[in-house]
Amino acid sequence: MRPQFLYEKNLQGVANSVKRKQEQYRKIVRHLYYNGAASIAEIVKAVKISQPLVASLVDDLMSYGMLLDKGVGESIGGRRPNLFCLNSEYQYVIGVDINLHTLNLAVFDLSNKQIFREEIKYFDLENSNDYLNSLVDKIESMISQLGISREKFLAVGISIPGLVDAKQGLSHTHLSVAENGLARVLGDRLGINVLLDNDARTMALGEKAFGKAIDKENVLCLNLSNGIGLGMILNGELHSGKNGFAGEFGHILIDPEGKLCYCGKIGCLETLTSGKILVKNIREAVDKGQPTLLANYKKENKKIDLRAVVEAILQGDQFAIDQLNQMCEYLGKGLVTLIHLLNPEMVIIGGKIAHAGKFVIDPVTMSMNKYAMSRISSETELVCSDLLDDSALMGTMANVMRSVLSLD
Amino acid sequence: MRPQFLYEKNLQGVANSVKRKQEQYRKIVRHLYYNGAASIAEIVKAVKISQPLVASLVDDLMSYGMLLDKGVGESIGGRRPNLFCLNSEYQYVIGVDINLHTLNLAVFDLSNKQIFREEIKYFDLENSNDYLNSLVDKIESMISQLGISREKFLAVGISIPGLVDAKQGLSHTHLSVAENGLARVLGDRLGINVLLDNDARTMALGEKAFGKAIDKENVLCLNLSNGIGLGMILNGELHSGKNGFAGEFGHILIDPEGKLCYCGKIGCLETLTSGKILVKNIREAVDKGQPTLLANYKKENKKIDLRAVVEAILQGDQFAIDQLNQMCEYLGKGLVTLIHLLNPEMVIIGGKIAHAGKFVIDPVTMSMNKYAMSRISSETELVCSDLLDDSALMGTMANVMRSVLSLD
DNA sequence: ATTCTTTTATAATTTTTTTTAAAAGTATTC
DNA sequence: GAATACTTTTAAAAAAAATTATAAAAGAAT
Repeated sequence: MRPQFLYEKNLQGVANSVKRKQEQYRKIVRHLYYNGAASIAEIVKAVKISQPLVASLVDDLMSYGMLLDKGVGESIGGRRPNLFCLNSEYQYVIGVDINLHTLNLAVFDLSNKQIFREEIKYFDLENSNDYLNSLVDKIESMISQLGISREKFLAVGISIPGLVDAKQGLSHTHLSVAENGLARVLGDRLGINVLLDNDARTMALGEKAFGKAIDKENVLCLNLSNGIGLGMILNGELHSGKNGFAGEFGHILIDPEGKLCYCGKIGCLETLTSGKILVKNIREAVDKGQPTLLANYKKENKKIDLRAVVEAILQGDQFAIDQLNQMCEYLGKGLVTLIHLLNPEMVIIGGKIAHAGKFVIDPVTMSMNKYAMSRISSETELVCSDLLDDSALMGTMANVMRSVLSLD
Repeated sequence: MRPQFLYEKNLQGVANSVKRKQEQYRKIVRHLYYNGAASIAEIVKAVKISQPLVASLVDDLMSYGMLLDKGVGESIGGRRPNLFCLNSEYQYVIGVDINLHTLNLAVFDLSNKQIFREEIKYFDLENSNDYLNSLVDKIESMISQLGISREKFLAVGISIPGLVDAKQGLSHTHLSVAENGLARVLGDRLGINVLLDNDARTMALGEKAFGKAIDKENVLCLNLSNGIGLGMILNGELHSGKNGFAGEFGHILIDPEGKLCYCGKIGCLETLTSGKILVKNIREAVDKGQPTLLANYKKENKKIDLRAVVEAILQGDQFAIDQLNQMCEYLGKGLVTLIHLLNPEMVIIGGKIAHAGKFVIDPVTMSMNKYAMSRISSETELVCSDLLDDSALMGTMANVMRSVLSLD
């Protein structure tokens, strides 16, 4: 059987029996992917297929090389079970995390291990065929470097900032040079299926699959870097809205008397809270002689960027902390709107600012206490991401596996 | 077979074969309920069960009296199909729409027809056992009046304002005298299963099942009466949040310099837009001698309430229209936040103010044009409800059927 | 009137499950 | 520490369920 069999859904002109068998295989693979090694008995309970049938399906998958016999496991008072697990080298997934100035690449095996990881700095995102070409080149060279045959790659998962229509595989904000849609163009050139989504949503998927949102049903993930992104898990599912435009948290109204936003509106959250503004404010203050650790950066001719600011905060820089606190007041205001509307069980802060840990969590919590109806907000936990810079990349893997292993 | 068989999910100690059969029956009933009469061939396609099996299942359901043979239907170029439909008198659903001052009761048959309907005015909602008793009395007298045996009632669906935890059957804001939870208390006393939800969410379910949200996946339903309620259909499912507190649209921040809200916060949307405020403002203006049709109400010693205001607007009363316009500006601001966050395909305005039709739609549209990013808002249709005062009641029926006929 | 479609019924086959039994342990008792 | 009773897992046989294939029925189109 071709490894791709999992991918082929809604097959037409194929007997129903074949589809049903595929679905059965998928259920088993799905359970092993999400829950790790399991015995026949455990699989039976999980997938609701009878034991003789599960045994025979597992046999099949073993003979295809997709499953491995892990030997006998611990008993709970009887015969020891035979454990089976996914052959993590049976297939691979390519993860591509596109940022404005950096490109992160990874190859995952079926145990979610990164068997390859590369961070390419100064890889500036621009809407040109040159960019597309070098993106493809980078991926191609990674593939040939690994020496894994193309058929072994289940899909390429891509995370990209801006407006994205995941269903159609379109990136509206960036790389619109890809005429037939970014997903299709890249897919055609690489000869591998491509799955696209917005960075904040990909992060949310990463958190749901591998981070703090595991087993949670209603979780909001903030991507706090230079801008503000929002990915939402609602009723256990990623919410993208009609066109994939959901999550424009940065452009909700916070201050009607505020500043003009680049989007044309007045008083958007992003005019008050964002990494960009934080850096800008601090740079201006440094120029005016504000005492802060970051002043040294300037003296040493190092760039004051968001990373530097967070570093200073972690070193206890009073001024930078104060600046962050001010932003968090506004951010909290915005979050309260979200919480009132969506009643999530958890809010996860990710992105570069998440490195600041309690220095973000505490002031945002304070702001929420002030502005939120406590009956609602007390049900919501506010935390920083564990995955941090890896969450989007991990999310691409989660997105691919979610898509491939989805039932129905 | 007992009619209640559809209701019994997650049965324990029952053979898998029985559960599977139940699921098959449910699929067929579900299709017939949602799509009306169908031939065996149509059912086969819809439920993905083979034709001989569907035929035998339909036979079974006919023998139980749940399905009726509707005779032959139109042909599309071959033998005419035998059509089957639900026996609409096989079971009934009781709908209860609790409002602050009015109680709406209905009994639905399986074709969604209201075979009984009663509007009880001046039935003021208060947190007392007296209220509970008279509620039960009203329902009981309706049942006995109809002369339908209790077993024939599939469930009671209830719509109630305020914070509701539908999963647990709890009403937090109103009727907290019901100690074990409103749903259980009423269920025990009536001897019929009770399904509870918040009024705005029930309306959303009504719109999704019977109104303008049919076939839409992401729809927001506003309940504009004295307060502001919000029910959300996201990814095709009702969104309730972790505790059922989602939808507190009235308490999102709109004006940081604004007035104190009764919730303790400053500048909530409800301090700027709500039927209550509208009426209050108009009353004050009338007292000050403002020329308006509503001034006559006062002279005639009639009460100026929301209904009167809407009537005046529909008669073209310039002042009332102007007051509504002002509110709609704020409402539009709030809606923009929703649209930016959730990217819905439609926003439906319901509640008493929905009777104003274009007098609400037009100013809100204008406000949205002003405050929203057009790329996103242009994907969202803004309409008034068709169901109007019936939407919550219809929603209770939809809620019951959704729950009973849900797969898995 | 004949051919073609579509629907329904029946028979044959396949798939899946239930049942039963065997295998391989653990826990307990003497 | 061996013997026995009890559990859990797996395998095989028997039974049931569901599907596919086929045929018949009923009407439409030509």
